[in-house]
Amino acid sequence: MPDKASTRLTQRDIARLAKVSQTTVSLVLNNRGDASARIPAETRDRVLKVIRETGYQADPLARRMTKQRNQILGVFTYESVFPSASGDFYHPFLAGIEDRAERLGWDLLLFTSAPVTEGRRRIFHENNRLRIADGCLLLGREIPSDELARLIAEDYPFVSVGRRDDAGGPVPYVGADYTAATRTVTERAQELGHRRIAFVGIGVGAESSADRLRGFRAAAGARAPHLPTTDRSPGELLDDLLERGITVALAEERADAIALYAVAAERGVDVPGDLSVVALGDSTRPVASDLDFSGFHVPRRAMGVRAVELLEALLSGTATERQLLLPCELTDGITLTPPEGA
Amino acid sequence: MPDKASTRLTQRDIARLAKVSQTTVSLVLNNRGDASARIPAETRDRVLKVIRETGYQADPLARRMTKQRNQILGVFTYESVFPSASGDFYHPFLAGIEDRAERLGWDLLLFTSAPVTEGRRRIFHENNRLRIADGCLLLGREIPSDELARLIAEDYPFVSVGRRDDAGGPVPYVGADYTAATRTVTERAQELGHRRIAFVGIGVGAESSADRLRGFRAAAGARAPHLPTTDRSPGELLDDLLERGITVALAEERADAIALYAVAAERGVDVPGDLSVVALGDSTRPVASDLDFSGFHVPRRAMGVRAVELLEALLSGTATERQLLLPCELTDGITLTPPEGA
DNA sequence: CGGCTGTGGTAATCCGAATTAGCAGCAGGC
DNA sequence: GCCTGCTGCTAATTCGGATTACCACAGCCG
Repeated sequence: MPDKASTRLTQRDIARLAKVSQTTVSLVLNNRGDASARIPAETRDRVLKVIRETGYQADPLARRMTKQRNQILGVFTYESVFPSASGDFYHPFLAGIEDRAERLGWDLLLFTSAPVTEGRRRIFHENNRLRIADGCLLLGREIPSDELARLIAEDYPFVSVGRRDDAGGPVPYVGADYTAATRTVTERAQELGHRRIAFVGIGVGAESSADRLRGFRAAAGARAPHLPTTDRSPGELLDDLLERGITVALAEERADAIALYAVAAERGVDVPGDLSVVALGDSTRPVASDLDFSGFHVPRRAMGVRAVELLEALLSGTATERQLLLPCELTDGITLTPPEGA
Repeated sequence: MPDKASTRLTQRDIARLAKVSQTTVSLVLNNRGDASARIPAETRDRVLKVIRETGYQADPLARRMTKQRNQILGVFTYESVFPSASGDFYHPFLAGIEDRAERLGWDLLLFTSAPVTEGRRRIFHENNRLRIADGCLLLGREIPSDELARLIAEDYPFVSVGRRDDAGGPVPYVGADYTAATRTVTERAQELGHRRIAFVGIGVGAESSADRLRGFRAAAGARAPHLPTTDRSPGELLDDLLERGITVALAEERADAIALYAVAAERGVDVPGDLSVVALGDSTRPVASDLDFSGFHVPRRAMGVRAVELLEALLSGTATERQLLLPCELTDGITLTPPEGA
């Protein structure tokens, strides 16, 4: 029968009702029958009976004051977690994170309170609440290195989802091996007989961009063409590609691959007949297309799962390797074929 | 310059460095320049300087021990928050919740740790952690009334997303007015000349099911046909409908409407020519269809937003009405037309 | 009977911050 | 010179539970 007391039940209340001390209640609850504290079955049962009757629940906050772990896994995203677009890039990561968190008995704390200043969210702001969580997972295309550096300097346990460059020290991460995947895809194009292959995308800034360009250059050479996408329409891009005699466009962004495909179809340019189009990963922008592009996918769900596991290892001190790259899933697809002349 | 101390900084550390007492640090941090505690600018600046230099952050949990609010909004779902299917029913709710939480400066705590016992998650389990949050939002098709009753009995601040029947007292909720929307849609069908209208779906159990059936009965009468969907294939359902001479099927589940439409097309039954099909809400199951069904949509995003607002009002004691029904968005669509004979 | 070892429990302290009560020191008034 | 009042700060206490140190008592031994 629940107490109708206005204030919540405490161990002190239980102690009074069971005619023991608060200490005893705590000992019973924590099953400490060892060494210094021995509770005979009779007393233990009496305490447990009162607990059952009152429906007492320990205050998790008070508990955390003395214990180390809080069983809360922080998740910091540099964009909204629940965007309106359903074809969400982050969704699979979070599904993996949730799955593993559930299995570990952790709750997920989404830091939605972080205010947006100067156009982006920042971890460290006036009233930073990182410490509520035992550790934190970081999601985002780009993460300012000063924030990473500070996390490292403060020795705060965190794992980045996605590879990050050193920031005043190595950053713990679980990333996708964009470099290897892009290199493999480029080599495959070469094996098919292609000689004019271009990288289409940003290629700088975020690690994920730079990694792909690096993989491309590793296979195609340092001077292989890189066509930036900024401020150019898919039409202009297509013109440029054809003018240069390119036969394979490696699109960093799946969305660009889709746009390129669409504008090509519009103009009667055959894909892959006249131009092969390869998607280097998954779309970070909401676009719908059920076209089976050649290229690769990012193991997003697995990355989420492994990131939680790595954080757990860091927290329990059992981590051996703090940086992990997962292979991307290569897809044959239908948009990469041998060049016309071959 | 961040301290490289192994343990986290506390107010005591700050106090020592600034050569004041822990009390003073707390007073400075809480801007208490009033009445009993006056801190001159000089001392205040000295303390603030140390805080800035060390990067001290107050432990939010310790704070919660003494303060009321923690700025954490709990979210309890009876299913996974991040399902693998992208066409997720809960997504819009959460988007609304996140949006409002962000604006209020709250963090979102997803109770993913709640273990699944006897096939479902339960709020109250061995190590219940509800109290980490200031209050909680509940999501799910069905919520056991004993859990609701206990929340009410314990006077824990919560809001259900979706209408709920009383459970030892009125349940605070922000729901969708399924009853009115279903009634309106049914009446619209009647105005078009339909006389044989059937309700297709569960119609019992969850409030959202019962509400729809009630709205249907209010317009179509107590004995209007109700065809359960459990253990029947869409084909069997269609046979039954046609056999009974039904001209409008009101599908509680959008997924059933889609399935019905598909099997009708397969068999050469014209929708809406031979049979009108109406969708009473949005799909709780992942199904893809861009068909513009007649019927209505659930204002999911708005419900999320309003639920956070209601919880805020409950917490600050400014709530006037604790139960709120939002109107559904009626859609004309193309699957409801006058019956053949009309 | 004094000393020793186990039992069975409790008082006291701590965690980190917030809050209350109150104390020194000094100025001004009479 | 004493009381009052203000300034500037701190000691002590609180929140709820975990932990440590220790105490009272019984039983047994020599």
